[in-house]
Amino acid sequence: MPELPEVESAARDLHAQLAGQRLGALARLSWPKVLEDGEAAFREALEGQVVARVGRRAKWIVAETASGRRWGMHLRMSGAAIVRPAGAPAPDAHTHLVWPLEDGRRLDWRDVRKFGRWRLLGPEAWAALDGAHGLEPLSEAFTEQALVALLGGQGRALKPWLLDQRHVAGLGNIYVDEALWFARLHPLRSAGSLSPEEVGALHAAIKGVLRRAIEHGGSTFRDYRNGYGEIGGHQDHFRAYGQGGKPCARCQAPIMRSVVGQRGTHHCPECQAAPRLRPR
DNA sequence: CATTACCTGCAA
DNA sequence: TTGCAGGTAATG
Repeated sequence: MPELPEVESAARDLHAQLAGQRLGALARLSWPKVLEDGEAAFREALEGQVVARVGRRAKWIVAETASGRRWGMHLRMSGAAIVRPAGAPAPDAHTHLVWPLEDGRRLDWRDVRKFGRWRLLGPEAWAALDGAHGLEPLSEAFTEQALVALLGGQGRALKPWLLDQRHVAGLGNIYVDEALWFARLHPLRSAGSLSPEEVGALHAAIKGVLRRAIEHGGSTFRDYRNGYGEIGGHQDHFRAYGQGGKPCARCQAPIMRSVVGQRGTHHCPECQAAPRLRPR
């Protein structure tokens, strides 16, 4: 799943379903690499503990027990954390973790591609994770001025700059393409070359597209599921991502697909003017 | 900055 | 059979 709106949706769903619930004994671990700190450490930290809250930092779901233990879950490309009701069908072959809950439900961790990870977050690990990520784009701290300051002097192309989690946390391939489309900025523009007006447009585009995507429960084009196992709805609102060859919603010119920084990239060649210098 | 690795499934 | 997919870390 992937990006901020999907992780935020999943975290909210997990909080609603898990807060106040006691975790039972880990009942299945079919891909041990999921647990970065090892099975024993996770059993010691979580078994028998009551979940106090579930939130998000960047693309990490961060949960905490009433006893003060914290852990993070990263879904990478295809992970999903889903609370199943009592009597739900048995977990399938892609479900690598099963935590029973005291009330008969269970928390499943499903991950087809097996890139997702769980990490215990003691004070040190939490500080490292937090420090490795930049501003939360939906926080008060992410102001237009903050974005101006971050972009200043940056020579990288806009798209790879925005994908770098140390600058702005939580954007990924979908929402960078979407935000650049709304801001009418070409993905290859130099990050430090934006006018104040363009930074303002980018700032508004990032906040706007993330907020709308969360309202729609995130995007699903393949694997993403929220905390109830349901798909998102924002994929029906894409303007650029995955729209190659289709008419631009603003000017009808065909959306162009290219590769920028090894990532499939989508933009409108009419609305999002190419940079003057150093194209391509 | 580019390439490779980590994994599996699916469409071309 | 090949290439590509929402992410990120590790290497040239």
